[in-house]
Amino acid sequence: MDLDLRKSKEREERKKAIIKAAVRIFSSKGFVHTTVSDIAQEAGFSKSALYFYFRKKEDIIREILKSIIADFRNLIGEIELEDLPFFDKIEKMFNAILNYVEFNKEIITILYSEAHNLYSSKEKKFREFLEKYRGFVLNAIKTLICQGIKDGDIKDCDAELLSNVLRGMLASLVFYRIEGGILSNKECVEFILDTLRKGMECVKNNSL
Amino acid sequence: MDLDLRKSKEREERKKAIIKAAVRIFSSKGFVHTTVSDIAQEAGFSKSALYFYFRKKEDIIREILKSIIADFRNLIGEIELEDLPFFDKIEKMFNAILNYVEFNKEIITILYSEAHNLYSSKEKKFREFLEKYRGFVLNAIKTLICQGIKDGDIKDCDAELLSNVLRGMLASLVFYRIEGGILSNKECVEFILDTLRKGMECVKNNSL
DNA sequence: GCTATAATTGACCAATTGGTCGAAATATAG
DNA sequence: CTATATTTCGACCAATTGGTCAATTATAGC
Repeated sequence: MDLDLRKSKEREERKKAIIKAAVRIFSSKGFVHTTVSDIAQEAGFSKSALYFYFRKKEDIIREILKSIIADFRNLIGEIELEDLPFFDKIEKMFNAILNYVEFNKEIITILYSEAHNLYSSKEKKFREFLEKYRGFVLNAIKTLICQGIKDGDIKDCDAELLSNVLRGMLASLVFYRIEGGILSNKECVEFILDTLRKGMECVKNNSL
Repeated sequence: MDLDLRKSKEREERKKAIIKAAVRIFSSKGFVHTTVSDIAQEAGFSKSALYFYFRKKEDIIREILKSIIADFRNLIGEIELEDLPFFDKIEKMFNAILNYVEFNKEIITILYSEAHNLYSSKEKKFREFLEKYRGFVLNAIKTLICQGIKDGDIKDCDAELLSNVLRGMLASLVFYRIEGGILSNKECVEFILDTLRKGMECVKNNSL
């Protein structure tokens, strides 16, 4: 029926509104210190109403984190497949992520503060979920590096270490962005990657 | 009197024992999810006994964080004063911190998970305390960079950005160490800094 | 209207937990 | 062995909060 469709859409809308409210609160107070009532108030519902849409408090943040992962997967997934030299892919990836960060600061704040809190839940499943997430970007980078070495884009090195370093550099830019650094994303990425390229003795070939 | 001295020493000992226990628990469960009873049990006391040594739960972690800051201050402070070129100072600093990390993994775990949790307390003072801490290493690095630029050790660049990047790289090594990477601290630091040096077109002059 | 279903709510429960307090235990001193 | 000070503890309190539920209200079809 047409009605059921509209209804389920409305329900979905309200769920999204709640999540938006939750994002605001979580990013400012952190998961543990946010009460369900906080979220309810921010969303303009009663606490009980929230429990009509979510079975548990955890389900809310889980949905948020899930969507972040999905976003990242989309951002990164495409790039991995492209036929570009190593540094160009990395550059694209960094730019994509930083662009995302710029327009999703609250979400990123949640990500960074909760990813460490593997213990916020007594539920094993949630912990596993977080663990899975944690290695996500790191793995993507590592894959690119291994590919890059194989392709001869960069010279042989410890992929484990280098991927950590690259992620660290990316994280530093994320911080820089969130804390309100004045340089643009592009400038930052360029600075970092040009330095790295030179440091690793890779010639820049303008295929971008 | 000799007695009072001994007593206050014993008391200090017991306080330290409690803190050690707290470090263990905090690093594995995080501050918020650690109950005072947990710590008491781990330390072999009753909960009430803990409150004889600490006025509040927060005081415990505050003491822990304070001691970390003190440690870092010591590690870094000395190096800042030395008369060495930029990259050598950075190298010393990285090595010192990584060495510290290697033998204080639990403490570092606490640091990394709680530093984000600026909201774990309703107390303004505690938040301020954490904020102050947060910029600590970053500031030290920034100082070194500005000095390095002035001395002509490195060419002019955005100190804000570069300090962020360096901290990010340091953090990546910390992670690498904690997660059990196989390369030694020295190897990691050398790899990173050699690359960076080359990238920034700085000749290595072996003054170390 | 009347009925059924979906949505919303306030009141309430049960568990957790930081922190208190007075009593008990233990050590110390004279 | 008694008096005093220190340390430890068990019992308890008060506040918070995730989650439940019966009751109420809005919505739509007949």
